[in-house]
Amino acid sequence: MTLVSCESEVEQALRASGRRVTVQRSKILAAVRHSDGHASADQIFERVRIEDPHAGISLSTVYRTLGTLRQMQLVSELDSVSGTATYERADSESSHHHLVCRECGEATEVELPALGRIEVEIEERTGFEPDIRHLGISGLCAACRG
Amino acid sequence: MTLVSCESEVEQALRASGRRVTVQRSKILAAVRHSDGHASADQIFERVRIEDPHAGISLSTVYRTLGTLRQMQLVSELDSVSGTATYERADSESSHHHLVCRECGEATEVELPALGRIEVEIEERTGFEPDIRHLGISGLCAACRG
DNA sequence: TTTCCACCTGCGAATATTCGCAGGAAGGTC
DNA sequence: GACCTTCCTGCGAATATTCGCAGGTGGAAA
Repeated sequence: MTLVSCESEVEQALRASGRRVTVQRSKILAAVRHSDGHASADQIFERVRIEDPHAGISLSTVYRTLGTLRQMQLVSELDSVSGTATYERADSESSHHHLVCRECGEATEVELPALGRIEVEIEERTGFEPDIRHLGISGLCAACRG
Repeated sequence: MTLVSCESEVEQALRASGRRVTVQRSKILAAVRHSDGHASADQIFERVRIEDPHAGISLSTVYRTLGTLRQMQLVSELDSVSGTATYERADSESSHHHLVCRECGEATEVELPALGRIEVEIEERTGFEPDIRHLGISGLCAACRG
């Protein structure tokens, strides 16, 4: 039995796409995995430093790694009204959508299975492969409509 | 006949929501109106300065005004991959959606009438009033899927 | 027209995020 | 294990965007 069998799915995905599995990426991934809900780049950065003060990871790398993971659809980014983006795991099982209020900035989650049909429609009409899972929709929440 | 009849819809909307019609807002509005397609905050700022070098408008005000207009749903913001947001007029007639490629950053427009039903569904289920028009959907464009 | 107050603006500073470059490390190959 | 190529990282600088505050101005009321 080799150590390879212990590799996480994410690490396999990294290798599969020709990218490298680095110490920094592993730590950042762990931090994202252990953050429940949405975390900002800075919060993820702090979490990494707390769990391993000697890690010596830079904020740039956090941003870059999150960008990479987003391209791979392993995390999704949510732009908040406050001017700070947040990130969360994007596992294929948990498909949900975000409703972001343009007034108060509150973000709630909903599942919209009907979007699946839209996904197919877009793909057939344009050849564009949309990432419908984890879509962010802005609008006005019930409280702010009052 | 009063000068009031010359007011644009946008100015009326500003007043209606208790906001003020200021010189700066008018000029920024004009710049957005005359920019065909997507323009960044900085481009809008430059356009204002070119049309009126003595305007003395600050970039902060451009950002703030765009934020206000976005809240009023008079302009929509599109986050590009390049790290610079762009803005466009959001008139109620032209409802279209953006497909933004996460690989090359290219943004194309499509009309997706089916999203109207989703809009209703969200509103009925959650009380959230989504701004489905001008929604941005990320994914992979036909060219980058190769 | 004058007054008055809340809203708006400009400015500079604070944040958030991206970029460029020189050095470091992953992982394939021998 | 040594080597080599390419990708990745850290750092500091450049950009993008937001904030706080003191002063300016729109527009309602007197």
